[in-house]
Amino acid sequence: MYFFTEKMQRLKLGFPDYIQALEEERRKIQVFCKELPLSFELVTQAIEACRQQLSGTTSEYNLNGQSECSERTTSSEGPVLEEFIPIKKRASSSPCCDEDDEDYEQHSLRQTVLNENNNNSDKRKSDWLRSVQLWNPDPPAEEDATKKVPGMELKRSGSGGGAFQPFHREERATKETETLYKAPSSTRVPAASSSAGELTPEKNQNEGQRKQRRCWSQDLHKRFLHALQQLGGADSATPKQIRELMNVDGLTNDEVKSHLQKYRLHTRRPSPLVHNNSSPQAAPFVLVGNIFVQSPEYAAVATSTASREVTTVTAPAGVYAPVATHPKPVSQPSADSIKKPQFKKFKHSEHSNSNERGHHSEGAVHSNSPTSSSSTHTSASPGY
DNA sequence: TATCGAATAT
DNA sequence: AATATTCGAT
Repeated sequence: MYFFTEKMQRLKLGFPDYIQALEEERRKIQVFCKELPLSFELVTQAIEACRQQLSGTTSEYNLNGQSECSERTTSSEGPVLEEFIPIKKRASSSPCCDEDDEDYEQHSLRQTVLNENNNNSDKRKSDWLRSVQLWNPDPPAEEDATKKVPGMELKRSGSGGGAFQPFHREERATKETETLYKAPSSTRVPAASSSAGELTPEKNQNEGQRKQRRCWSQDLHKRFLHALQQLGGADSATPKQIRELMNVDGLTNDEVKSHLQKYRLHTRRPSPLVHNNSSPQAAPFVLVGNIFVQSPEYAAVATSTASREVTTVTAPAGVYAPVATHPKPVSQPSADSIKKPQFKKFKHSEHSNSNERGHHSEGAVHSNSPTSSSSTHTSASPGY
């Protein structure tokens, strides 16, 4: 108490004024009652003490109003320190310091309701504090990340908050979760898309934001491979056809195209790593006389798991376990679906260029068993 | 115009 | 490394 008196004198304030000042102080820091519980408590105690000093009786500052945060100050002035410990506990239970950020929304609401007359400083607090990352808004369930809205590729432009999103972008890698990603054409929250996303006139303040990255889960990739197989291989298949066969809601041509491009790259060049001149065998085709033949190594790789005698473990290429390119589609999806027979593009390239893998079908090297190919695509796990 | 595939960009 | 976007060609 002495302490207070001294302060007062220094400030040239009377008890009433000092109390008032303290109360104001308290009001100010109330916003931080969560971060500075002790400070809050201290001021509270001070007020209490002063009041007692002033009136000689126990006062209830609580009556004044906003006291949400750790009210129980009622306990007279005992040794302040003793109070500290309990304070923390209390914090979580009091309305003001409701800890569990679990739900900012609800919290907000609650606040709104509770505050009505109070100055909504509390609300504001949560708002800006949030922006400062002291609290993180409940992270979205991982699954959410996985199954984004189908129709529209929602850009994560959203709001400023997005800036910190990276936190959530966790890697929920792997199978289990992945499974749900696939979209038997419906899994993808079609309803949501139709309602919320898509056409909504206003929304999209997307601006130049980039598309949300399409995550190629294993399932998705499986579908991709399957489609590829049906279309007779990566070379004959075109993005659009693939997309149609995959029948995945929300999947776009561009996405497939991109994936296809990557797939093709992986497929043909396992590891473009500095081929030391010692083993230039990386080339899929070798010039013999005036014709190109598939090089053994490449054949091995091409047929993926079927790496027979040629143990050229040429790579982590296995990653993309190329589906053995079938000369003919296993099953034509539907007449219209495939307008162009898988041989539409004959780049007429007998060139030095090493492309046209599609042709090696006739080659003896080609994986002879269709089963191998299918199994391949099943077992092969994309690097994801 | 719609697609494609390669080249870039992020 | 994995996707997205751009660009030129069909």
